[in-house]
Amino acid sequence: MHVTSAFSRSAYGYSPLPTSLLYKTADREQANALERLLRIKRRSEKDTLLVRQGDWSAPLVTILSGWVFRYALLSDGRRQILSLHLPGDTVGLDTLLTGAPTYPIQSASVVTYCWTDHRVAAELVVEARWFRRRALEALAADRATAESTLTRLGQCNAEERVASLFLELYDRLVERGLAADGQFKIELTQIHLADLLGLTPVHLNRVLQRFRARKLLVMTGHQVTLPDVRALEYVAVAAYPGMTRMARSDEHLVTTDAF
Amino acid sequence: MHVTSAFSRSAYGYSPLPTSLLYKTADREQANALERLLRIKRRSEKDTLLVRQGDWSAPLVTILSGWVFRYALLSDGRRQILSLHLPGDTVGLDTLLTGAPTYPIQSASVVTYCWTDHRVAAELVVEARWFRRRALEALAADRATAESTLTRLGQCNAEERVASLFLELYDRLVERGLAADGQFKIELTQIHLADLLGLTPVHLNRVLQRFRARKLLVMTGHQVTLPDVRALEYVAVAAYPGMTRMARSDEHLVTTDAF
DNA sequence: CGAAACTTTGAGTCGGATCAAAGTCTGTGG
DNA sequence: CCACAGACTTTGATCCGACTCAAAGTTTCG
Repeated sequence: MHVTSAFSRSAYGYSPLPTSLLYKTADREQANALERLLRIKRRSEKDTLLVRQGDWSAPLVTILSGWVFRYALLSDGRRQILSLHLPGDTVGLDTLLTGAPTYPIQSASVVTYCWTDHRVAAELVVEARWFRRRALEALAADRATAESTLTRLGQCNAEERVASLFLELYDRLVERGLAADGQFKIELTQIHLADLLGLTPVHLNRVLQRFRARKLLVMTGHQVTLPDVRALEYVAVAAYPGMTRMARSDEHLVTTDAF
Repeated sequence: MHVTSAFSRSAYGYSPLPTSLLYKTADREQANALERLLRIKRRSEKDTLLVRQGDWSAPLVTILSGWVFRYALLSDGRRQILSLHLPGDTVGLDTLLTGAPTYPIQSASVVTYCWTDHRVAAELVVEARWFRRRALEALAADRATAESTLTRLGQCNAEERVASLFLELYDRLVERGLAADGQFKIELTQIHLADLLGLTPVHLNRVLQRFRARKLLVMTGHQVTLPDVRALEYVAVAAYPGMTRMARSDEHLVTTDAF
C-alpha cells in the first residue's frame, strides 16, 4: 500500500491536501516521522463506527480508501452529517486538543486507513513545527468547510444544496485523482446525502430526478455523472458564485509562517 | 479600561473563556506579552465593517464591549451570519494561519476592542507555547460552535432554532457575568437573528410572538427575558438534549498538553 | 419632527415534509 | 444458483411550516 498513491497534481500546483497528514516529502526526517505515525493500517467494513464519541483512546484516522463521515445525533433520531472525508483526509484532529472526539466517526463504505494513536501524534505536535503547522492547517480547513456548509444549510434551497454538494464532491475527488470528465463513484446512499443536506430522503430523491430530467446530474446506483458541470454550477452559482469553490482555493492562501 | 473586567467565575471553576486571548494570569511574562498584544484599544460605531474579507492587514479583534459577527454574502443579497462574538471573545484567529480573513467582521452594536496586528500575534505563536495553545483552543472552540450551529440549521425547525439560540446566548452571557435571572440585553435586530438562523425576519417574528404568548421568551426592544428557562430548554431539548450546552462544556475537556 | 429602519400583522402561496406503498437492489443462506 | 429478507429508491397524494408580498405600526436617530 503506497502512502502517497492517492495524490495527483492539483489545480494549485503540487500542493498536498491541507486536510491530510499523508503526503510526500523530500525531507528525510519528516518522512520517517510520518512513516512511524502511519505504520498501523486497518480495514473496516461499511457502516462501521470507527471512532466512538468521547472515547479517550480514539485514534486519528487517515483514509487510504473509502469514505467516512462525522455526525451528530438528536434524541429523536434525526441525524446531521457534519463532515465528509475522502481518501487522503485525516479525521479526528480535534482529538489532539480535547483528548476525546466530540462526535462519532463512521464509515460509509469499506475503508482502509492508518490508525494513529493521538498521544503519539500529540508528542510530534510538540516536537516538530512542520507537523504542528500541518495539523493546524487541517483544523483550519475543517472549520472553513464547516462554515461553507453552514451557508449552504442556512441560505440555500434544495436544488442549490444538492448542486453545490455534488460540485464540492467532484472538486475534492478531482484533487485526489479520483474523478475526471464529470464522473465519479459516490460511496453514499441517498439517505446519507439527505442527512448531509438537511433534507428528507424523499425530497432529495425528487430533486435528483429533476436534475436527471434536466440532464444536469445522473446518479445511478453509486455512479455519478455530471454531463454539464457548467450548467450545474449555474444552479448553485445563481445563488452564490463560487461559494463552494472559493472556500476551497482560499484554503491554500497560507502565507503566514506561524505555528 | 480593565483588561480583565469582562470576566467572572464560570460554572466550570475559574476558567478563562476558550475563545479569548484576554484573561488574567499569575505568570508575569505571559501577562506582559498579553499586555503588549492588547495595548491598542479602538472603538467602532454600530454596523461598522471592522475587518474586510481578504484584507492582508486585518487585525485580530478582542472584544471589550459590544457584539460583533462574521458573515457570508451570496450574490443575490442573502446573508448567512456564521458566528457571533461577545465581550471577551477574540475574533479572526484564522487570520493567523491564512494571513487574511476569509469572511468580513461587522459590529452589531457600538464596540470597544483591542486591535492586534496578526503578524505580531503570529510571532508570539511561534515563540510561546502557552500562547500557541491558547490560540488553538480558540480555533477548536470556533469549530465546535460552527458544528453545533450546523446541526441547528440542518435539523431543527424554527421554534427549536430560536429556543436553542437564545439559550446559547444566555449561557455565553452568564459565563461572562453579562446575564442573570433569565435576563440580558441583546445587541441584535430581528434581522440579525433571522440571518443567523436561516429564517426570514417575518417568520422569526411570528415565532417570537408565539413564545411571548406562551411566556417562554419575551424580547422587547433589545431586552430579553426568559421567564422559564427550563420550559424553553424543553422546546429545544425535545429535539436534542443539551445540544447547545453539551458542546459548550465539552470545550473544557482539554487534557492533552500538545501544541 | 420627519425619514429611515425595524417590527408587527394579514392573506395567500409554495417548497419540502409526511405518510404510504410499490419497485429495485444487495446480500445471505439454503 | 436461486429465493428471500432487508435496505434503499422511487412514485403518488396530501399537508403544513415557512416564505412572499403588502401594508400598517413603531422605534430610532439625525
